[in-house]
Amino acid sequence: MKQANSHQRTRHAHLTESAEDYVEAIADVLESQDVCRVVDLARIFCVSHVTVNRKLQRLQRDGLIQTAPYMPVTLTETGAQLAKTAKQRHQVVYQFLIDLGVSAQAAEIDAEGIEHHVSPETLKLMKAFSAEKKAGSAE
Amino acid sequence: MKQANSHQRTRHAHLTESAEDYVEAIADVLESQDVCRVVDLARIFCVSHVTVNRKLQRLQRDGLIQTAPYMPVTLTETGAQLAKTAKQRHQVVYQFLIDLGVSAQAAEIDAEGIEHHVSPETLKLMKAFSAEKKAGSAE
DNA sequence: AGCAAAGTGTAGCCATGACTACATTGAATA
DNA sequence: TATTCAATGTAGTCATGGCTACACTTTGCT
Repeated sequence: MKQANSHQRTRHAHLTESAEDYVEAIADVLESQDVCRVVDLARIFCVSHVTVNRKLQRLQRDGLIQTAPYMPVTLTETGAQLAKTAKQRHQVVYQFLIDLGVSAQAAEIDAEGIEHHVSPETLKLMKAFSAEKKAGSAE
Repeated sequence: MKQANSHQRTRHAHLTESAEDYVEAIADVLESQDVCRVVDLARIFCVSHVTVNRKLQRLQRDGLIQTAPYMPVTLTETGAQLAKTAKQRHQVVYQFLIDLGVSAQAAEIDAEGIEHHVSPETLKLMKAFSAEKKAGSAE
């Protein structure tokens, strides 16, 4: 039977996942070009620049990014750290789905939704699964 | 690189998942007792009865449930159908996590968050994984 | 220099999800 | 029957995430 706790945790995951998605996207952009701008994020998330703008205000308020009017966006130490762990988690989930046999296209979409709901325990097992798969194919 | 599309789909999943969670919970309650009331749902989701109430109004508006002031909640045909598929999906994901080696406790929480983000393709592969596991253990 | 276009910012709107505080209904029991 | 208490409903507030419309900077180009 469903435990109350699971719903609370799922809700909490929803609160953090948006922030993770953003810092992850910002990190991505900063890897492929010198600066990250509002339009880049608006394009990535398929939302208006207004939505991005307001989200960035909250991220700055929460100490994850640094920006100023009409200036590019950069990650703070905290933000960069969060982006890093989020990205690693994303990569593990994605690779796991691939190793399970999921197509690259579906894996990308599913990983995006799933990554924020995976416990450390499950993540470890996903990693192990991929490692085993790799070892098996190398035989 | 992250595709715009994946974020859109994830957003869409968030819209539907809340409704699925509710009809699923209602179906659960109706299986264990004769009627489903607001307090039952409030307890399950760990939210105030007000939150439940407003959500139920929207579910009724969307044709998933049937209710009236001070009366219990029932599922419409559509709602019952949605609950059924959501529940099956939940079960598949949960069993898959168990077969992967995840503890029952973590599996319950993770399944709750993951189930709404699993594509039909991935779901099929999860089912296959569990089936294989079962066949293997029966040897 | 000056203008046009792209990028940002702000105002104000809507939906959802969550809450507290207060009002009302219904049912059980004294 | 009357009262009390649990269950519901309603009002009003806040945060988040979306949007359009409009204003203001930057920047590039003539």
